[in-house]
Order: sequence, then structure tokens, then C-alpha cells
Amino acid sequence: MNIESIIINLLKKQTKLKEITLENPPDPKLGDYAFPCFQLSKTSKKSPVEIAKSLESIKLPKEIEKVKAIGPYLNFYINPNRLAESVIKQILKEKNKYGAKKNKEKIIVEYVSPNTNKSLHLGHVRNGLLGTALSNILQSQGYNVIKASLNNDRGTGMSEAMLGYLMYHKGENPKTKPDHFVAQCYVDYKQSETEETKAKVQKLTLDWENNNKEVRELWSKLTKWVYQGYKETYKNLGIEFDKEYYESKIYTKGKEIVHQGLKKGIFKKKDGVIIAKLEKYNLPDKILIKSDGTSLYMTQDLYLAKLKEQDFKIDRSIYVVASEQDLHFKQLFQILELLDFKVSKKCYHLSYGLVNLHSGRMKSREGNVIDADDIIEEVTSLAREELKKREEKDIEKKARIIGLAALKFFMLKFDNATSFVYDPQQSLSFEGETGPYCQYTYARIKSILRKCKTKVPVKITDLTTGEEKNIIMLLYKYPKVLEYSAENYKPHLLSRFILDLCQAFNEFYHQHQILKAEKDLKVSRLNLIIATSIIIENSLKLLGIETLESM
RNA sequence: GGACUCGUAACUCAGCUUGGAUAGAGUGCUAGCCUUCUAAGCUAGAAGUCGAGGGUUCAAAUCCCUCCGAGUCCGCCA
Repeated sequence: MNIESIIINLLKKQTKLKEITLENPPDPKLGDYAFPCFQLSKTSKKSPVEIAKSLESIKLPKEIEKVKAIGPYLNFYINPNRLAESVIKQILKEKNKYGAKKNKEKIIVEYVSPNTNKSLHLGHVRNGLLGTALSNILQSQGYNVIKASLNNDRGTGMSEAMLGYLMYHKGENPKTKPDHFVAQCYVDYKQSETEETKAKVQKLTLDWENNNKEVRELWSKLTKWVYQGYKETYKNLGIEFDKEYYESKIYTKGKEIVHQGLKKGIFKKKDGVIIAKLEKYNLPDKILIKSDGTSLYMTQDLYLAKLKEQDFKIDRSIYVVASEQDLHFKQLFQILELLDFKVSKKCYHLSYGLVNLHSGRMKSREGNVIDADDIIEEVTSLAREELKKREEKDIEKKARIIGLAALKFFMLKFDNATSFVYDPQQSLSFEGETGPYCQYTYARIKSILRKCKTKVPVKITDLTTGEEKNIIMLLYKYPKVLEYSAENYKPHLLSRFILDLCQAFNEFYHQHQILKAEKDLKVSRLNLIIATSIIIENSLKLLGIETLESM
């Protein structure tokens, strides 16, 4: 059932307007949908208030209970029972397919993409969770999603980590988590960096490129450790990939594209470098090949963009990368366009703001980062303390699930454009607009359902209170929210929706009895809360958050 | 200097796509609610020149322009 189009068609017929905009009244008491009559007063020469009044006599379909002119607005009150019956039955029938769509497009989403000389920090966590949630949401809309990551596993950073290993840890095996060990080598190097060591780093990089056996072996050893460590962190966070790319395997391949472009006159050679002139597009020029003939990040990105398209025949290519690289992606997409690569039209940069600390920006080289593994540990331990107060069973398992929910929800509730300061007290809270609040709401519903011993017949009749209607409207709107969230690449809209739904349920819960309601009403309300629990569970799952039957 | 993003309550943020009724949450604060289905909850209250100014419009937090402030980025890092 699509209420909006029913009302819009009704109004179109009545007013002869081509476009009708409906809006939501500020207070549910004022109705469910409102039609502002200002636009009509121009042509009809009557005041909007009069027009609204005159429209009150409009003939209503059965989906609409009544209309009422309130000031310059014509307000529609939907028939709650009819909508409730239709929406709840649909949810009970379709379960996790409610809100799902069919789509043929293939979309590749690239996220995390770490530099392998460092361990993962809070910024990677935001990136990974954002990428995961986005992938899930797109999948829910029927897209064939390929989850990909690019490991930046070569270059100066890796050489610095290698030199750090040789200088301070030669022959050692990791005693800590292996990626942390490699990151430590990097930090140790950085803290003692001199002109002399810089030269050594340069030599290592060159030797690596020339396939020097010893250097390559050392490199393999370190990267292997790093991936071992990453694997564990990814697993803990529920981050997965269908495809991992490695810079070391593709970094030379972009050069060919650039040289061809030079031949065709798309790029210019100037002062020994090959450059893309972009001032026409209001962008700074971009160097594509350095004067020593070696490639840059941009060079390999040109190749990778094409490679992704070839590998998977994708229709869209999304890059989840921090806003620091906004310019880089504008340039990349523009250069792809210059090269006349079809993929240029398929690319989208999902930019997100930095996660800062009170002390300022996180800098790996200075070691003042919030480590991903530490944060998981911290949030789990906070949840454990909380659970101990409640004398719960399965404390360990639940602590992990609840702790991660707090972390994940916090990372996904802001618009991706906003940068925020990470504040442990706020970020890891379990009360208010948090993951655990949503889980708690779900557990509450489950607890009621456990106490209801009899099977609940699918019968919906008496849901007429404001609190019930509020929930029904949200359930009705869920598919639209999901779709909008997917098409605009905005997972936070889903997070906000879940909060609204949980809040609506909790208000209902405190106001009305469910198990002690009289027979038909009880059945209707049970159906309502079953449907609610299905949506909470599914939507949290899309954000990568697990639910608990009790907590 | 240029480009982009952001500026909404004491604090953290929604709302801006598609302009519309008294601008919403959460945290914190104040006052209540556990002999009733889980109080990680709910109710009520205090709290806002929507950064500033101008423009468009019947109507602007929302669209346009200017300015101010913060952040990010700007040819051989990724």
C-alpha cells in the first residue's frame, strides 16, 4: 500500500496541479500527511485557509479515515487499522525481505585500504564499519555487491618499517599482536629518523623494486605478520572482503596507461614529469609519473579503477576514503574521464570526516593513535562491568556483542561528512542514542514474547492509539528509508531510523499493556511488537550489529 | 592565495535531497516513575539571535550571494 501516491493522486484530480508536495505535520495529532494550500491561492485568488476549508469535502478512499483543514493546511488522517494490517502482515510474511528490492547492478565498494606499515586505528574502524554497513544496505536493495580492499603494501612507509626492524628488532619474532609489532618497528624508526636513515630507506625502496632477494624476503615476512594481525581485527569487527588488491602487484601497471595518454596528447610532459592539466576543470594539475620515471598513488589508481571494472564488470565503483583525499578523487575521476574510460561515470567517492582526539589529530608516526584492538578491548570490558551488575549469564559473549554495538552504532550514527572528536565517555556510552539502547529494546520485546505461551494468530484489529500509530507509520516508512539510505550512500539515516523506532516502541511500552490487554487487542499488539522486533533485528544487522534475546 | 567540507541548546548531533505549521533528539542539569510485560527504560521542566549580513519567495535552518570562524587539501607521500 502506498499512502502518499493515493493522496497525491486524489489531490491532483481535485486541484489540477501537476506537482503535489506532501509533508509531515509537526504533531501527529494534526494528522499523518499535510497538503499546504499556499501555492493554490495564487491562481484561485482565495486565501490558503479558505482553499483548505473548501477541500475538506473531498471524497475519500478507504485508506484515509478523514481530512481536516487546519489553517492553511489540509490534513489527512490515515485509517490506522487498514495500514497496520497491511504493513504488519507484510512484515510477518516477508521477514528480513521486507524493504528488499530487486536490482541487477553490480557495485564494488572499496574500504579500509590500509597502509601495511601501521596497525589499524580508529579511523580505519570508522572506514571499515561504514563500508560494511553501506555494502549491507546496498545488498538489501538487491545489488550484487563486491566488498574490496586495497592493501598499500609498498613504498616509503614499508621501507621505514623494514629499516626499523633491522635497526631495533633484527631477528625478532613478534611477541605482541604481529601487526602491532610491525607498526612498532615503524614508530621506532620514525622517532630516530635522520638524513642518513632517509637515504637508507630510499635504498631499501629501490632494492625492493629491483627484486633484491633479501629485501623481498624481509618485506614478505613483515607483510605476512601484518595481515595476520589485520585478519584478527577484521574478524572481531565483522569486516569482510570478497576481494583484496595489493599495491605491490599493480603499482607498475598504471604507467602504461599514462604513457599511452601522453602519446595521444591527453597528458603533457613538463620538467621531466608527466602531468595531467586540469585547470580547465577548476582543479590543480596532477603529476602522474615522477621525473625518475616511477609511479605514484594516482598512477596505480588509474589502473585499479579499470581493473575493478574488468574483474567484475561493475556498474558502480564506490571508494570509502577519508575526506583528506577529496581532491585526489576529484582528480582521479576527471583524469579517467579525460582518458575516455567508461568507468569514470561509475565512480563515487564516499568521503567521511576524520576521527580526532582531544589532543588533536591522530598521527601514526607519533604513536598517538587510538588503536582498533585496544578500543574493542575497552568497550568489551565496559560492557562486562555493566553486565556483572546485572548478574547475567554468558557474560563474555554478551559483553562482546554489547560493547561492539556501542562502538559500531556510535561510528554509524553521524552523517559521514562530519568529523568528530572521539571521547571515550560519550562514544562508549550504553545509554541514550546508542547501540545497546536498540539491543535493549529488542531484548525487551523478546522477553514479552517468551512470556506469551500461546501461538499468536495473525490478526490485527484495534491499533488506534497514538503510540501504536507512531510505530506503524515507522514500519511503513522503513522500506523508503532503506532505499534512500542506499541510493544516497548514507548509512546514518538507517541508524536514525532505528533510534526512532526503538523510541516509539519504548513510549508505547510504558504507556500500554500488551500481555494483559483484552483478547483481540492483545493479539493485535503482539503482532505489532513481533513486526517491530523483526525490523529492529534486520536493520541492526545491516549496520553489522547483533541482537541479543536477553540482556 | 585557491578548492572543498563544516558552523543548529551548556555538550554531542539530527533536520538541508524535495523551502511550509510552535526548529528536534541524546548527554548533562532539575523534578517524578520499578508490589504492573527487563529502569541499558519512560514522563515533565529549564535550555536555541539555526555563525553574521544581504537576496529570492506568500513562506528560508533549508535555495542564492558576501563576509566571519574551524577543519581538510593544493605538481614529483599515500
